[in-house]
Amino acid sequence: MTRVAVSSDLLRWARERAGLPIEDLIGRFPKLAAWERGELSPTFNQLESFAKATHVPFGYLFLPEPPDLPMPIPDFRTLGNRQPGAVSPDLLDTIYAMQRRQAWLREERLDGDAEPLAFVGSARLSDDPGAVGREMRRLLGLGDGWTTRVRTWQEAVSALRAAIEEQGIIAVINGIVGNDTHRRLNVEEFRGFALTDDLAPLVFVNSADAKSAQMFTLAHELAHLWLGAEGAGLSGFPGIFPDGGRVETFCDRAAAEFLVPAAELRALWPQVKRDASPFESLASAFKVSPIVSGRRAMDLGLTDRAAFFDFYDAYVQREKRQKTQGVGGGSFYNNQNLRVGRLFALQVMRAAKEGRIGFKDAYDLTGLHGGTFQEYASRLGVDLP
DNA sequence: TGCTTCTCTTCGGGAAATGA
DNA sequence: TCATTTCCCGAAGAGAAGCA
Repeated sequence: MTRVAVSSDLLRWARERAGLPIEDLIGRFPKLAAWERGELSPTFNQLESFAKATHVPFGYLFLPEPPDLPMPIPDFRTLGNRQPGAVSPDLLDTIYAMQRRQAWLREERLDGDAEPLAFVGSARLSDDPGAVGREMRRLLGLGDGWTTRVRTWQEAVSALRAAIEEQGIIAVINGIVGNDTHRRLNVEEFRGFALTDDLAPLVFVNSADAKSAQMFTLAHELAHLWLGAEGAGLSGFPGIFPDGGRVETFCDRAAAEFLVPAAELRALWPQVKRDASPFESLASAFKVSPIVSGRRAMDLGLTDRAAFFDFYDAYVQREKRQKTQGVGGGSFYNNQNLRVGRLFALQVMRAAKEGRIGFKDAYDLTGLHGGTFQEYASRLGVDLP
């Protein structure tokens, strides 16, 4: 059998980049230690399997030395204002997949003589973020009190996502890489990102996060699209302790006004301020995290800092305790409306049906194959040949 | 002996339905 | 209203059989 001469440094780099200790791979690759010491070379098939296991493009393993992979986009929201260090393969693969979708949709819309979306890049950092938040709300057609008319956070996220798609924005909410349930996206690493483009803007939200937090991330990423190129270039920030730079602070403020308008909050405050947990009452009404509603109440001078930070500390501790509890179940095809994006999936399926795109490309863009792709198309009302 | 290929099983994601 | 269960898939892993 043919063995492949591969740099032991590259093998070690691939394994460490995937965050896998050698013990985790030794079962599948018993000679891995010898490969990394340069005492033995893997076969072609073994190297292919190794690339798959470490989520490294196969060709990278033939480079003379480990590549320096730059972050493909500058903005992404992280937890706790942490600056991103080494970027995980899961995040990188997610960004690359979203960039492929965006590039395809941009070409598709260019071919269809689509007009650029006027709201992309319509705001400036010198603008009032509150006014931008109100404009975002107006364009999406979300009237006063819309969140009180939906029952759950789940419905609120779905309604917001649908309103975003109506404006021609690809909105993807996913907690894993594609449909690979073995590759969960780490919310400690990022909460979401925006890919600005005036023909095919895209927002991505990490659904491993709490529903209430997803609402804020959606709104935050939306604000990035409003800033356009001016909003790119800085790292993400969760919005509680604002030192994440001008752009992040701007987007957080616009998102806060978008989700919790000052006028509505002031009107509601007298009714909830004597509740056992007023921030939770506000959160339930506006379908945002209690942290966001509490912070908003503090910024508007409705409550003092001590009350907010007491609540914040207790809430964070409670979230940590509850984090391990999860529920299973679900419907695969319903999930695709979030993972692929209903609007995007429909466009790809129509393009495949009309022969403007090959089925292989359609499979690649949606992450679905063969019968699964056909079944999802059928459920969306597209009859494929 | 070491490796490849194939088949079968297990895992785990989440919206919606159902039950308490 | 909240908790639990259902459904369906792709990916990964284990094991068996065969090959060099």
